[in-house]
Amino acid sequence: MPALPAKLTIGQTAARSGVRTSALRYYESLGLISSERTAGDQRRFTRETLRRIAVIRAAQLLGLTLREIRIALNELPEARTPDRHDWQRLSQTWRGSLDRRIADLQALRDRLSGCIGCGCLSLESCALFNPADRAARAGAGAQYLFGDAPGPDAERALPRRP
Amino acid sequence: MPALPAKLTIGQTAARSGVRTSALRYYESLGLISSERTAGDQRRFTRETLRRIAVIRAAQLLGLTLREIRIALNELPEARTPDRHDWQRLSQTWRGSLDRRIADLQALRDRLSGCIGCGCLSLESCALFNPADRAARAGAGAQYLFGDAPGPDAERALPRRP
DNA sequence: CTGAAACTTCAAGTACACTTGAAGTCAAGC
DNA sequence: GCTTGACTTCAAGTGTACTTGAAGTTTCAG
Repeated sequence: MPALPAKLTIGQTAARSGVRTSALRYYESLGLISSERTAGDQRRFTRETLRRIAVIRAAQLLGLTLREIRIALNELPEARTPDRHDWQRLSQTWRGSLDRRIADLQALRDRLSGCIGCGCLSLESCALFNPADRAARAGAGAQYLFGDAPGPDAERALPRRP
Repeated sequence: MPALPAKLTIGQTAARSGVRTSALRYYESLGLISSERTAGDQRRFTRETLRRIAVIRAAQLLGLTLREIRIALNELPEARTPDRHDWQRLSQTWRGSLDRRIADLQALRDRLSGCIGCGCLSLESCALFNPADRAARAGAGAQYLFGDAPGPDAERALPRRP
């Protein structure tokens, strides 16, 4: 197995990132990654792209859409691959939403634990269904576990999962 | 505001659950909820359905697809609305995946924290990109943060997010 | 130089979770 | 009894994130 060349074909990039070539082309079409082209118009990615892809996958895991990720990456000066400083800022931001997401899931777990005890036979007495808990938010995805009750018989849009 | 009637129209159910009527019809078409019909063929939901809907939303929050949720609910004897015992089993199962999901996110957060210190300039030295961490799974969604490196230049399917 | 594997584009397809719209029917208050 | 808002079905549309397939081109090991 030879050392990694400076420029990677899309297939090599796919193999090393665990992301399919079709997904890489899709990411490029969305402006999440970029490539140089050979004389024969084939893509060549730099190793930096591997980091960028890993950042993208990590961000997806946090519940961000590709659009949101692109915006986050493009907010970096000159839309470059994050350097040490940028990456620190990015990881701190994402750590924040990660913390929030974890806290929300823990809250849900705790409510669920209460329900394991109570059996949840009563819609009114169970914490999981208690209106006081209805606005329990779910981190980056910005989901409501249970919507607020709006005016009678009115429909309300729920934020969608990405 | 009068007391809740025994049978709820789809609009009342939507208002009280925070789920749109179109979503409720969709859920019913998937067999997640059921209803009686009036002489004029309009749906009437029981209050139990409100609990069932809340269970569905909670399960979605855990990352389950509607298909998976339907299967979980249908595994209950006679596909009935969960009673105390069923609900305890269900919430314990889901608590398990919730625990796993939280643990995975915490692991990701810890790796991210390490990277905040290191600046992640080196793809090789950073824990986030270290092959040893590549199989870090992500709970119910069964996602890989970074895929294993397969044979050279081979493509590999990644599990998709729902 | 050649042949196979890897690459190219582009359009269309897939899966999920809904929403929207058209065209028509039902329920309830006045 | 009539009007109005809520309901009905069904087909088609939306948004996200890709994947697949066709038809053709490039790269590179031998």
